[in-house]
Amino acid sequence: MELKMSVPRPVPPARSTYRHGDLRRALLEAGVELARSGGPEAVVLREATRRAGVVPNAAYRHFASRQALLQAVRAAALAAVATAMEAELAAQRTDGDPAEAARAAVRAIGTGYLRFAQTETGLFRTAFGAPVDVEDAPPEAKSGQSGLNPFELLGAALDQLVAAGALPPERRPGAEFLAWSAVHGLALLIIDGPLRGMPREQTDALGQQLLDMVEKGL
Amino acid sequence: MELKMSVPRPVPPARSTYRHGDLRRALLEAGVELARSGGPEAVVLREATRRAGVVPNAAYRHFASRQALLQAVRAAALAAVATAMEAELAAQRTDGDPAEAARAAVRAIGTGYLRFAQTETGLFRTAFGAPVDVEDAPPEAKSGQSGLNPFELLGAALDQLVAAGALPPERRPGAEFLAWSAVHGLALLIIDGPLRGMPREQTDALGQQLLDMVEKGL
DNA sequence: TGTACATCAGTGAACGCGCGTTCACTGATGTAC
DNA sequence: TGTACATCAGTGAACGCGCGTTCACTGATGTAC
Repeated sequence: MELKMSVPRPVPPARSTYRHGDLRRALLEAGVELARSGGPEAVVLREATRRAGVVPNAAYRHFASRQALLQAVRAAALAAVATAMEAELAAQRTDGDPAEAARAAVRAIGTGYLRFAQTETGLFRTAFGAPVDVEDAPPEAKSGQSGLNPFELLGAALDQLVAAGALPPERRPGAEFLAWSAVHGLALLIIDGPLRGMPREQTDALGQQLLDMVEKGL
Repeated sequence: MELKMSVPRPVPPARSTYRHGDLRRALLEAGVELARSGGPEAVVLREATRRAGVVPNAAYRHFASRQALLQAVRAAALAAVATAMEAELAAQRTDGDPAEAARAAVRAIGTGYLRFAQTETGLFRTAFGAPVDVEDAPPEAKSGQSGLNPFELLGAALDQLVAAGALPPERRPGAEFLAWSAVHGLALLIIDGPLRGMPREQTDALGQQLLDMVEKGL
């Protein structure tokens, strides 16, 4: 009962040269596009080569295996999350009170994370989803313009909180795991879990409630 | 570079009768076993029939499709989570103070959830993992001896908290989503995420910290 | 500036894989008379 | 109590699928002399 939808495929670029020019990049971009619309399982090597207008095995000049391509896509997805967080952070107005500013920063981090999960679900699942293979290491992706990954961005915001005196230093260790847990969990309940399909305003409200809880609870 | 490990297969039961007797149950149990050791993707119809000592298409007498089998396995996994929570709940001593008892109940729920995630990772991922197909409905699984699913168990504990005066009633709505988010997120960071491989005492400590945060933050 | 040659990006053809699923069947069971 | 027959659980054989990956190749590039 599997519907076979014949999506109109992007016409392969009809290369005139024998060499592609920048195949590695093209494959990576195709991979990211696949991940964007279908999550990590959708990153299919053959499809990436099709989109790049190249024969399947050509990929092996640039990636050792499908896993290697997926790894690169994962890193890119992680960078995208970081960028989204930084954007949210930048949108924050830093008025006077440093404690207030620090709290706002933490909230921005969380909000950016949740927003990304909802608007770029495929990439989000690619960045943070279960590793397909047990033995694939997490991608070492410094990312975003700050060069920090999402986890480090959160850490920085929490440090800011401590510096502003809004979080007792003895509560700092491990705090990123607690905050991350809460936000990550909500993101998954929304995109994959029982909250799927809940209207955006409601999930946003829930997100704010959650951030309240974290703020108070830390 | 894929290792092909030849796991010693459980010898099929060598049926003497033509009829199997209880194939549906056998397939379900095989499916659960597969999920236990490999998560939802490991629930492979052909493998289940192999283990039941039956030809592949025999499965179709009892399940309309692989999806249907997986759905049944999911329901069983959900029931197992509920049972684990109830066990943790039962282990709690109910001394005098009802507020204290209610708090202990909530913690027990959370602890049971986290413990299950760590000891039965495959089943946990099957119960709560991303749906393979967009259109598969969540399994309607009343479960455990109480007949409540994990979500309902949490709800009941929170109600108890309100009844004991330990949680203002106006904070009650949506509280299960917040608490669940936190615990669910931590579970995933531990089993799939950056906390993978962290020693058990540390994850347990983190779990308790997290429950502190939830308790205070709600 | 011109030619020889090493380099290596992309081609063409083919594999084996295990999966879910369909078809037409056969054998055992239990029910109606 | 005995027989005919409908029911339906399990069999046997086969499909098409798209995937990742390997092999031996060919064509364009750029570098050394």
